[in-house]
Amino acid sequence: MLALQFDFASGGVRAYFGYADKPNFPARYNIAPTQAIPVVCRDGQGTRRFRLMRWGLLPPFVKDPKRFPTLINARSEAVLEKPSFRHAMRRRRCLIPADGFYEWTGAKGKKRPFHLRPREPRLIAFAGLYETWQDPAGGEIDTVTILTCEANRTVAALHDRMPVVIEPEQFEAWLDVEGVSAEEALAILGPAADDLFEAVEMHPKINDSRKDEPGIQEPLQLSLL
DNA sequence: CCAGACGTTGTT
DNA sequence: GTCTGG
DNA sequence: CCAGACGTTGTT
DNA sequence: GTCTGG
Repeated sequence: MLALQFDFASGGVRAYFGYADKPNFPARYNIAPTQAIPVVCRDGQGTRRFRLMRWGLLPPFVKDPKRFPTLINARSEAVLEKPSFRHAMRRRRCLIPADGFYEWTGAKGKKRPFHLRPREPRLIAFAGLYETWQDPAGGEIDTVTILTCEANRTVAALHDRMPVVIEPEQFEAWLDVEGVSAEEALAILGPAADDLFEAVEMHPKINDSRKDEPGIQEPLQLSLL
């Protein structure tokens, strides 16, 4: 799940990611896999663009998406070998704007959600791969997945994996599939600094993806008052 | 050769 | 246990 | 990712 | 489309 409360048309966000568009994407508090998420990628001219893509990559060779898993994550260590990701790693790298991510502990039915958010408020960019999938009728769907890596110290308390964060100095190298090989791009990927994120336990109401409204993203402590 | 897979996370 | 919907 | 369903026949 | 297993 993701929460995104940015104004993607505002100058600050556009300047950080370097896209020319002024998109109108509403504040979201609980984005689930298979839903549309904002993505920053390069177009044919090399210009950075804001795009909405289905979260859950479909490789071009898939015939029936119903009989294919929802690929919301890709292990960065393995992307060069996996048929589902290899082409995208060479030709379709992208950034996913975020303000953090969720991890869970606990058993099914009583999951305790934690929001991992920047210790100091700032924008985050996750490393992503995308593919354009063609349905049998000829329609095109842009689909995207988020790369993961070994957890850093902070995240390891909850899980052994975390999304790959790309810092602005590496945006161009990550996005430049013409000038930077997949092997070189792979070398950029790794766990974020241990002090980038802090874990804040959330109210379990965030677990219900049918709810997407202000207040759903509420720290557990506040809700007990 | 053809048929079938092609993936991750978390949990045990 | 496994699949689907969000 | 988590939560919730997991089914058919026949009738409206 | 490409790779793996049989």
